[in-house]
Amino acid sequence: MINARRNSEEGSTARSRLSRLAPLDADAVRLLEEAARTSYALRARQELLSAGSSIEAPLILLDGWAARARILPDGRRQIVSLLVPGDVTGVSDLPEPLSSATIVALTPVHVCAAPPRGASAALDLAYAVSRAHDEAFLLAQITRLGRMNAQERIMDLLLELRDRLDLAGLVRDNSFDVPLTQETMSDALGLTPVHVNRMLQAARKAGDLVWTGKRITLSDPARSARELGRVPLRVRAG
Amino acid sequence: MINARRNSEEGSTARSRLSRLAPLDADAVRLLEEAARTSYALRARQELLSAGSSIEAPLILLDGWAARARILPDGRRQIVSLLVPGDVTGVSDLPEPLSSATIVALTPVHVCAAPPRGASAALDLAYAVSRAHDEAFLLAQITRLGRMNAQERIMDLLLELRDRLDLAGLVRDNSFDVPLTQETMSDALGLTPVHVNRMLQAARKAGDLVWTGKRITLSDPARSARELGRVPLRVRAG
DNA sequence: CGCACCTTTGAAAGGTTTCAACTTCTGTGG
DNA sequence: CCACAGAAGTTGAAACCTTTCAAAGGTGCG
Repeated sequence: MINARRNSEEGSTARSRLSRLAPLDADAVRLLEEAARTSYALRARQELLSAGSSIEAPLILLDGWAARARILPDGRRQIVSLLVPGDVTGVSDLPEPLSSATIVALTPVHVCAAPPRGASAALDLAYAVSRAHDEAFLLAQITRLGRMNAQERIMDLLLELRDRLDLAGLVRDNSFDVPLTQETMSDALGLTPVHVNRMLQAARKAGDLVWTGKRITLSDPARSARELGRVPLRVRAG
Repeated sequence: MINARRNSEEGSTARSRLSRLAPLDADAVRLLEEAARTSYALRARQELLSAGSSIEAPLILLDGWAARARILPDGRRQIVSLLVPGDVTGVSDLPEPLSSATIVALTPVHVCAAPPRGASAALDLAYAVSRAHDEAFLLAQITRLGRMNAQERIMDLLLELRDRLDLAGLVRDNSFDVPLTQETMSDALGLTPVHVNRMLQAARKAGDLVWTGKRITLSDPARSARELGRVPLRVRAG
């Protein structure tokens, strides 16, 4: 289940994304490369971390997608946030923190333990920005679920993913890979898979997006963003 | 608008709550008392902090209720979280952090700047636990909005508030003050005020709760919690 | 080629919203 | 202490969005 890997390509997405959150010095890059050297692989549907279990160390998702989810006793599932390549999760100021949600791989993934805090000031700043982003994404998710209809939820989530993937350097010409099934999307959006399917068709017919295979192309993200009242994410002054 | 106050009673709720998150030593208590001495009052509907503005210092809500909210361009409002007496908000590891939501007083409130981090190890631990709680509440809010129906949302929120108020020593015999209008609840629950009203009546008829004036009494919180699959909040091991 | 998984479709039921009016509270001023 | 105004709570009927259930197409991979 845990396969140590030696692929130096692995960490590049994480480095790319983190360096856009805060400038990384040579020291930070070295720490990241070292961490990536002991990455391991998980298959889709495997759990990276289960709710209530203790968080040994922050994780970096080097490759692939994952989801933080909560399950209700009757089986209903809510994805509270999606993790895309380069994301860091599990950073806490608490000694012996416990996970408040289950993290499950949505695709085959490669993960590694993140360098601990305190080892690099540049990295610590990147972690702080990353955490602030994560909180902003949670607030955005709440607003989506509470006050948007199905069409708005879908487009708003895709725009968020676009922005996030852009930070990792994974967007080209408004198109990007989204390896989510409609069922997974429905768990993230608080909808049924059937309804996601119908609204996605409506969005395609309206010319808002093209979705072929795993790749999405947004026709006019700027316009869509304006219509939804999305504003650029800023978490610190200056 | 800002009235310095000299009421030594003020900080007691905050002390009480924080000390249940982590044991406070004499030093921490002194810092809290000092901070509470320069509290100020705001009327209901006034903003404590507006979205996008910079967070000068963490805030302690000494008294009264507030809400963190996001407003959509067409006026729809989503309350992302409620702040109850004793809550701390705005703790960040970021230099010059910006607020990602507007904080508005729901009742007349007294707030003060929290002692800065680094001044007391005990207090820092309390802040860390408080932050972990806040994150768990956001996840709970997401699950409520995404996967619960109106009745479940209402009861689940009330149970969460009960637990939180309990930490501040504000629950007696399963009853506690909830100074929320049905409209405010609807903004927190992603529903219309009309529907909140109807579902509240249903809950009363079903004997699940009594709500007179501003005071709520839950008939059988343990049973309700079980039915909703709520589990005790734990954010750290040991 | 066949099984598993994902997407698509239809029709009916259901939960929630909308709109508009009415009633009950609560606090303030006469 | 009562009258009044504004805020909050309540009610009804119809429209609307989303879900449910069930089944039929696609697609990819061993």
